[in-house]
Amino acid sequence: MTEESASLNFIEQIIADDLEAGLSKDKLRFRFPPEPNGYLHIGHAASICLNFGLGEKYNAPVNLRFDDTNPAKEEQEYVDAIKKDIQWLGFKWAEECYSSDYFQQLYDWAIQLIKEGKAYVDGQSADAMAEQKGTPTTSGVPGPFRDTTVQENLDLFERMKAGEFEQGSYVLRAKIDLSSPNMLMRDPILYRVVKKSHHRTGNDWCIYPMYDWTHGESDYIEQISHSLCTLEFKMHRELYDWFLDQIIDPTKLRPIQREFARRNLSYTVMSKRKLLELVQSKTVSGWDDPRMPTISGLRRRGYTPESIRNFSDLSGISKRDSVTDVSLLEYCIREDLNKTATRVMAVLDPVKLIITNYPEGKIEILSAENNPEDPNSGTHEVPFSRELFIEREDFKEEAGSKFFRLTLGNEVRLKSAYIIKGESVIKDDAGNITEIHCTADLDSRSGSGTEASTRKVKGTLHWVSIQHAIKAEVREYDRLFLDEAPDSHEDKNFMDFVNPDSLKVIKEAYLEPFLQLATLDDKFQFQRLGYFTLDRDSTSDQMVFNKTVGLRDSWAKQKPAPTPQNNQPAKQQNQGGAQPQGQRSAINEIQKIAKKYTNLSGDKLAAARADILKLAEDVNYEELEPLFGTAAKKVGTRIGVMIALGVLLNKGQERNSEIDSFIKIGLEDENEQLVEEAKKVDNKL
RNA sequence: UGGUCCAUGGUGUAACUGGCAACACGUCUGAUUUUGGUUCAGAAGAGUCCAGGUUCGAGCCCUGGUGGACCAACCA
Repeated sequence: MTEESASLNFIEQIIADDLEAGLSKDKLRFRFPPEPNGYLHIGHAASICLNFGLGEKYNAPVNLRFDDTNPAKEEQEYVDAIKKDIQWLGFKWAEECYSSDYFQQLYDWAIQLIKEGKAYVDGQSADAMAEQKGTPTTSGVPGPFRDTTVQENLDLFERMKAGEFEQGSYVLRAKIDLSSPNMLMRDPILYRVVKKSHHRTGNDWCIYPMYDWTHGESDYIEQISHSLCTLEFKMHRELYDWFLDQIIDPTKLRPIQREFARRNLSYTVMSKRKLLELVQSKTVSGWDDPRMPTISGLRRRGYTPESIRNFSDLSGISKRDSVTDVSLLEYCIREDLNKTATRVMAVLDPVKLIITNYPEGKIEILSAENNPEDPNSGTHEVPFSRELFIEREDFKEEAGSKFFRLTLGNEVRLKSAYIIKGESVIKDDAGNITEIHCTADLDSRSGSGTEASTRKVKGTLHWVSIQHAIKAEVREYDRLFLDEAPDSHEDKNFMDFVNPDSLKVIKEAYLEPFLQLATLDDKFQFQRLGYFTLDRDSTSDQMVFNKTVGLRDSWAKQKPAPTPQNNQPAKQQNQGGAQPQGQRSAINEIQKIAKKYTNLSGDKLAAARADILKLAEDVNYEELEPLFGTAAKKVGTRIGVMIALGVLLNKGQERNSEIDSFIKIGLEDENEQLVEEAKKVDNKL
């Protein structure tokens, strides 16, 4: 890893500034704080890589902290899975912490707040409290419990803790500001009653602290210098700071919270709730279904830790909502696997190929390169015989010159073996090809050193010897959703976009026998097909392979209608830019062209002018007039407007004083082009 | 409607205290190739949401718009 100091992301910039301002480098400390209520996904990977990456960069400790303050949702299973995923990604945490470790401290601080009159027990219903909180535009009103005495509050809180009250009956609230524009400051809840066993503290507690009360204080306890979280917590910062203010010892480090945008991936969903829904509805087989964007799903799919870390690096960190295209993720895994995956041959959709001039019963053991990218990777043996399987797609009786594969009368090479020529086919009654007969150039065996062995033929096919092949199941995956951003549609549920064909199971694929030795972590490239890995569903008599990702396929692009219609550009309306790209209005288009008008010359200039003339047909005066006021220095725009104005006048637009003065200013401008256009327009009348 | 944040090629990010917009993916050529993979060489594609302003000079600063995200859970 070459550490580039050239450009820092904004978080690194903040840290650099803090260091500059006097923060000692050995005070730096970070944390990754998941709630153990689900599995980690690729979005978390961004946060993990950010925090642990910072730790590596500054040689600072990074804690793993389970934010386990809600026993209703959290489970040990998730704790274990999260730890496994982080380790798998290759990161080591300094300390394994739990918010629940701080329950007593948090409780003591709460008592302190009550004593200082900054917190009170509220016995209103949730609805009543919401009501009383007001709305963003109207301020809240004090509830009946707000001015209870300290003594009474102490007593009530004690009884809450003792389990005297039912769930939902009483809460502890901070007394802050009921008219704050930030709703979170309108007396937020610190504690609620939850009568549920906690995965770590069991039944020790029946009151549990809320996120806001817990998070900042936990950061403080652990002396985290930079508490990084996603954008939706931005509003919480004010409260985070308020809580810290109440308990902080000024001689100790004060954590700061900073927010970055969460990472979204196209064609999938990323919230735990939605992933859970996919699992519970059995749309997928589980959290680690290879189609899931979870770390465990990606792992099972065949992704490597390196590829995911690299993906995080390439994606970057910023404060804007965005959707990263899956193609970047796919690039990352291909790049990694290309260098490391062992090359093998497998036929997924077999058709029988008989080499008629090859002796029956003869078997040759050929040698195949393990990885052409790695000269030290060696070779492995692959048996060859008279009867082979090749991919059905790799043969056509006749085809155009762009088809580099086997046809009748054409030669191709069988990878690592012989050059063959298609001779004839045998079909069944329905007309399906059942056998392809061919002849081999028996001098052309790969690596034999003969002249024929180095002959160039256009195509190379993968194959497998029928009598030696092992049968296996292969699972191919497509994107889980048909829409680029399935959860960005207000009117539709994300489940409506589930791709019904995201899983394709091939029950009988044929693999070269070398694959018998495959183990769970091995990565293979099935040559010409893609990268595959053994699935944990494999048994001793049935291997199961997952397709991680296909090879880049520039041939598929040439085919007429290769994929169904799932690559329709389903442009969504929410992201980024102001105007939807496809449907710029004519006037906007003109402005765009005109902007660089003065930089153009010759043909380009003429073309630009013609474009403007054409676009102007669709512009009405109301759209154009505001542009008369365009700044004098923006000559291009004014020229464009002038040209468009000419068109409008031609179409019968009445001249008025606005138009007159616009033309007059144009005539007097120092830019010749503008003067020219102004003259043309002026002379039209 | 109140508040906060954001806005740079198709996508994701850069551009240090203002100096004629860079990188990666994707796309398209061509070469090499016993994987239509890889590798190599090259190309197209934005004038930085809009409009004013400050400045010799603005993606960076100011003003006003527009668009989007987030906030009113006893979730985190």
